[in-house]
Amino acid sequence: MTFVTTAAAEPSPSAPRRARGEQTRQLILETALRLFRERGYAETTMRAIAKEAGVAVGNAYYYFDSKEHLIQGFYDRNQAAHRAAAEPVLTGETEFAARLRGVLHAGVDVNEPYHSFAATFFKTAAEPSSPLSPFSRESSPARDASIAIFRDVVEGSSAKLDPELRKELPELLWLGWMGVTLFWVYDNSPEQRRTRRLIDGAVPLIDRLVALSRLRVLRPALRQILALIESVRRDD
Amino acid sequence: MTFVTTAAAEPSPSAPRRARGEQTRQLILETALRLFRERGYAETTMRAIAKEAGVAVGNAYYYFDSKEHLIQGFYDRNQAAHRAAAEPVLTGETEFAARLRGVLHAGVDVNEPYHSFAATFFKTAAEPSSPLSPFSRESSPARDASIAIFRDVVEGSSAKLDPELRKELPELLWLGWMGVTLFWVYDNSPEQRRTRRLIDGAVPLIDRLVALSRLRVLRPALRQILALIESVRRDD
DNA sequence: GTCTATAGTGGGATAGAC
DNA sequence: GTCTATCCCACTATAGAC
Repeated sequence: MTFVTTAAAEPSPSAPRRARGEQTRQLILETALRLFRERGYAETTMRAIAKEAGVAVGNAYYYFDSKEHLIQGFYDRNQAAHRAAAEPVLTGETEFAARLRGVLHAGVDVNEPYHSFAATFFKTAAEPSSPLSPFSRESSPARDASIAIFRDVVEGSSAKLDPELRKELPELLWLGWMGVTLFWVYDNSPEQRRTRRLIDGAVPLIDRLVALSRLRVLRPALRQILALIESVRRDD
Repeated sequence: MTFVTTAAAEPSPSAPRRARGEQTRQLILETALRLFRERGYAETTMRAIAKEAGVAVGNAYYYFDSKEHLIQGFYDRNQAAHRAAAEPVLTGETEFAARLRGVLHAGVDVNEPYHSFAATFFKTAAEPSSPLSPFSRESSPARDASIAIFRDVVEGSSAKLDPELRKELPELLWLGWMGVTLFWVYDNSPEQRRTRRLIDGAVPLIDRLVALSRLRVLRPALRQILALIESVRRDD
């Protein structure tokens, strides 16, 4: 048994706290992602990453619990890049369909250079118990940030829609985006054109559906769908 | 360079051809699946499988290219079990919704005992390049057999629907079934009740949508959806 | 707290003898 | 078809330097 102090608030204002460690961490991550792109995920060994970064293998494991954990860094970075790429359309467009379409294409744009890489490591993200799963607790910051983009799509748009649907829509659109991403991972057409066509074809349909949600005759159907979502969400 | 003869048609009628090899193969597969269930996929080593089956590791690799290839046997078996479990509803029911609902629940019933096992090996099936991917060439026999079940759902039903939709529907329903399976893998509610609720909630919606497909006013929308499917299918 | 070096474990996969 | 021996790699352990 050892005596453990809770970390006292570090008052020293001038010292660059943890600058060194953060730098090493970054170096390892950058090196890993570069090698993943150049050689693929499976073909890149931890030895190679450490050697290329000029650190010891143990040091890489000091910062990243496992090879898979290096991918979390990739997520975070891509998430930020998606937000940035979506910014122009989110500030410039007001129509719902145009906003959604722009955001989805921006997402694909950002992912594009990593397509072959993504396909090889996708398997690790797919495992339900993996911290890399988009539904995992560990991924929730990135997930929330991603859902926020779609909330922005809805709230900044001129579309008038059913208030309850409006509440659910961001998460539904994010789920759709996950579906598009899944499709994209499996899409081996040149430049993933099929994914682009999927987006261009699906957005008008969604737009039409969302617009129809306000019709009184369709209210029962909409209620039925929302009830389904609600019942499926319940965790028992 | 070695001289290779194409396998001549073995005329010997009485000899039990390949009986020995087939037996060993079966032994290894059964042992592997048993251990997977008992200990989980990742925790079961090839060494352990070989030892338990009483063969050398190299011998296991003689019959199965990799550990993942052992799972293909699991698929084939489950596929057959799904067909069998669906049989009663396919012969007894004539309403579309009831047939679809019955087939989906039968599928979940069949998978149920393997839920935790499925979650652990799901990752390997998720990789697009994996032969275990439901979209891979190697899986096409099992996939075709599965689609055939849904073709049966449609063709044996009393539902009247748009002829073009009728042609596409089996594959769409199979895709939906893949979605349900995906949901099921991630579903950790007790006894996977959320998946059951998803089925019970989604089937009436699909039924309603399919019925609506015959309305003349909705023809343009239906055409739009079918065109989207067509354009997404195109491989360029 | 950050980092190195080294030696090891264990598991997927393979080579080549028989 | 079957085996034994071996390779490679993710990952761990450890002991210690700064």
